[in-house]
Amino acid sequence: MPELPEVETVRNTLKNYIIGRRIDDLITPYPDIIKAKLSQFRNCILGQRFNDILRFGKYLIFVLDDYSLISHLRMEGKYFIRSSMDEITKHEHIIFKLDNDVFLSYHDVRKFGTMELVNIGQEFQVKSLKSIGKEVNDPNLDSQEIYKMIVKSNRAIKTVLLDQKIVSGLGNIYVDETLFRARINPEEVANKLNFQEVKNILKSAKSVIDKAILLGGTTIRTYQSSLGVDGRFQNELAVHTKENEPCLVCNDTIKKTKVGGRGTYFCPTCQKRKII
DNA sequence: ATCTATGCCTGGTGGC
DNA sequence: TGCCACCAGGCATAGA
Repeated sequence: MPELPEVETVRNTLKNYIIGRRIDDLITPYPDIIKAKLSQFRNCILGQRFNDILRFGKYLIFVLDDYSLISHLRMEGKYFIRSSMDEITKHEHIIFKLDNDVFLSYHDVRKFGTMELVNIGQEFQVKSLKSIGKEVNDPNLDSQEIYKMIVKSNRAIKTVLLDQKIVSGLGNIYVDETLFRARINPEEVANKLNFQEVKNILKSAKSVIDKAILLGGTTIRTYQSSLGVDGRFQNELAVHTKENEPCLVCNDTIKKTKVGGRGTYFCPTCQKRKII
């Protein structure tokens, strides 16, 4: 599941291939990815150039001449650069033909990903980005401000950290890793945390995310290394996917549970619940 | 206002 | 081997 570091890696990789290129054609084997009428989307996008790629949280923003294409990869979305489209494989849904006869192809096994076109400058008017929180690795993140939001909640801290309205960029993998490093139990009720603990969580989150970006993200479900998602952070994982393995810190056995419906890995010794 | 449940999807897995 | 129920999960939306 692409989280902030994976999306950042995709952004950096794609930049080398598509910046300055014009979209000459659009092939849409599965147009439902696009959150608008296909004919309108097509009319708008043909002839536009890719001028930049931005990212906010887990959202990719392709900056065109007159529009921004907002793309979310959700669970399994991937972009490939292809030199020919003689065969369109099963999970390729949206394909942009560029003016150098190269193709930018969006691939998504579960079809959860979305694409949305907005007028340039209107990116933060769309609902999903309108209410999104600051990025978790933003050096100017105000921990007081986040603390105020967190302690208003009765939800589990893990659930709160996955809520992109509080902070953006964390997904299931990096939340588990963050809470392990901060020594906080994922089921801890958010309003039981004190400021220092919240500060520690944010500090851990930033260091986890920064390191993951440096290593090109995490590759867990590998088919083959697809463009931009063959990271190396999986070697740094301390708890996520480590059920029944010894904790690197205390040697206790890593447990797997469910928190807010999500598979959750933690060390019962390092991440004890606070006494209520 | 907050929070929870459901739907969107397909491939992989485990039971029979 | 084949069939099938079930699970994984980010986010929008409906409902409590």
